[in-house]
Amino acid sequence: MKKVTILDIAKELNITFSTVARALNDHPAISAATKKAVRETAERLNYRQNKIASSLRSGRTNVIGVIVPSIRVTFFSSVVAGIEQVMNANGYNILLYQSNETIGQEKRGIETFLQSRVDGIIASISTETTDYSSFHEIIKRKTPLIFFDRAVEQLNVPSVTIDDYKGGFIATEHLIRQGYKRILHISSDREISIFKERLRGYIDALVHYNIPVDEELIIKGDFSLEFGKSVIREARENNLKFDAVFALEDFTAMGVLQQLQQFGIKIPEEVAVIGFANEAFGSLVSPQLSTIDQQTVLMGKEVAKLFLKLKKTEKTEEAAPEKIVLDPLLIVRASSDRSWQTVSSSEQ
Amino acid sequence: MKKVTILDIAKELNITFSTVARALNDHPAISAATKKAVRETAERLNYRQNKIASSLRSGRTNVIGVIVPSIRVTFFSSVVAGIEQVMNANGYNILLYQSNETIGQEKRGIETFLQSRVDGIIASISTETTDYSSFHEIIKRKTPLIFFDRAVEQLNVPSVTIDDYKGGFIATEHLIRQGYKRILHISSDREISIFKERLRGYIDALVHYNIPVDEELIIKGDFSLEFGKSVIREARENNLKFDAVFALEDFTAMGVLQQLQQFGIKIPEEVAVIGFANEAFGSLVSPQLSTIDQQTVLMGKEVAKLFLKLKKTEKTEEAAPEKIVLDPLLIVRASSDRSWQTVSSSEQ
DNA sequence: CTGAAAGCGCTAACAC
DNA sequence: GTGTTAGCGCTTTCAG
Repeated sequence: MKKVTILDIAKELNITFSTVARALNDHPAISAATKKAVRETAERLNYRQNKIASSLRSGRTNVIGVIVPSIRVTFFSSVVAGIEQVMNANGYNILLYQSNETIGQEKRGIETFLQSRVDGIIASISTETTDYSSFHEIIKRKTPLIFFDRAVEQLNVPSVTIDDYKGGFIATEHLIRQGYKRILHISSDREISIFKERLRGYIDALVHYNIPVDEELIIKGDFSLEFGKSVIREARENNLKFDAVFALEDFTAMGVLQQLQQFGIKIPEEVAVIGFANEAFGSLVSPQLSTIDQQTVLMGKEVAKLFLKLKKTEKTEEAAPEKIVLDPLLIVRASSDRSWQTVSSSEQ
Repeated sequence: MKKVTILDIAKELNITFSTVARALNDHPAISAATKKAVRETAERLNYRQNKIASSLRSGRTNVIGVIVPSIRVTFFSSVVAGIEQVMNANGYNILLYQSNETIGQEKRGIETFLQSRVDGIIASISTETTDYSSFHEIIKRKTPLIFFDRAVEQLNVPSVTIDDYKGGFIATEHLIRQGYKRILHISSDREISIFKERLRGYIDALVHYNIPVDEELIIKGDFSLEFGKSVIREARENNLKFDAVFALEDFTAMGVLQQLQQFGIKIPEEVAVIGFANEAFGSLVSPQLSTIDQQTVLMGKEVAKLFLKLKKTEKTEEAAPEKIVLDPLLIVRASSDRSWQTVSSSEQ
């Protein structure tokens, strides 16, 4: 079985291969009869277009590179799922790369994308990245670039993010409205803007509701389930008083939950807990964990749509890059809702 | 900034472009001096190889297509992560496609892969697939194909799977050794071999330990958290007696757990529960859920390694296809371990 | 060690 | 409506 090309089809029908090419691409200037004949013999010979050749000639690959820290993280796999779905429905394919949060792999990934002449790059940068040279390179080569979630402000690139400030605000506001007043916030000591934004939202919500901001109640560290636990242990040792905890992400919140339970503290009667990210386990633990949903799949779809939109208006470029900011969603569950037990046990 | 090719480098150095190509590819018959000069000007001109052109000429793309039902499912994203990691370290890139469990998208994905002239395809087939024509097409075109997890026996293709029979066996055996005798098994009514294998393991374990197999204790349905709950409700209505539950996967097991707790049944004192898949939530719920780990990332890495191995021995093909079967791991947690409370609260 | 030359399979501008 | 022609940028014989 040798490879069959448009030339083989042409010979078979005694027409030129360019007519075949046009017929296959549904060119308007080809008669219906020829198109039919071409399609039939293509089918019969089991012809399959060679996208490589087509790409080389046309300069378009219909492939877009997606680089994320790790596809194992629920957040990223969801977004990638959304991107893939929409891009795919529009004739694009996804070249996937994981940076594993290292700048080295990130650079290598971008390098490969560039060499593969992808029609665009969608990225969420690694936490390690402070040198943006490879991103500058992308821009210089006029390859469309879009960031999601972890965007780089100074690069002036279109992006889709979620409003972390608002997320921090509504999480805190919810706790306040439930009557909690001494709200502990667990944040990160790393220079990551999304966490700083959540913290800012927390503070502003307190200010807005005339609740004093107590520096003692803001604890920073490396987020993890373990860290969540240790925060509660130390708070108890230091006799720190609080009636609610807003953790920067769900695993940390989970640690808080577990440690509080271990101490026999009632949730949410004595202390309320809310996390961030809407991890799958939140609705399965007991009490169910309140959280902030980041609309991951929607984010992926929005990224893809933004890309397609930019493609269309490529000519009129150089306007200010579009930055889409999605609304975070408050998910109230038992861990922060005093009325939960009596009201509902179903969910979304 | 126009695109720079090897011709530009050649002109710059007054040599032919074929010498440049060889230098760039580290051809042995090129002097160190020329290589150095070429590399320097390549760098200076900001040259970047065009993989498309290279692929067209050489017939190799260094891209492999990976098709999975959905990247949102932890199992698949983990395996893909493993595949990507190893393939990447070996100079391959991953073209990703989701079938969404439909045969239509699966076919379209494979079609695209073939058109893109991928160097190989790694697949886990959709549950809907009963017509294997597109897979036959892959084989006919001599594109290397490897299955993982959901393999198709009759296709006689290399694969990496996990020993589901053994998984079912050790899960059941564990319960038996803990002293449970009336073990309910929740299985699927779909024709999916992995679930049938788990069931077979369950039965054989009972037989092996001289425990009667009671058909009443084998319940089939569409797996989900809800289904797990309903099984327990119906069992109670029918006054079915059992002291342990082995569910075909973790979400169903979780439903079982929740419903048992709602009925005030003590776990694991009165009824033990074990699931399958080692979903992330298992160690976070209370009581923690015992389960069977499927070594997902390892599976991905093994798939990639198998692919690389097949590439190397391509000449000596046509032997029986290699089928790697990974061992499932028993993860004992509180939901099935009567000694748990006193022994440990840490995990893996 | 380097050059010359052919072509991978297709697209697209230009003819007629 | 269809044919002619010229490449896209590279790899890879075959020479020398």
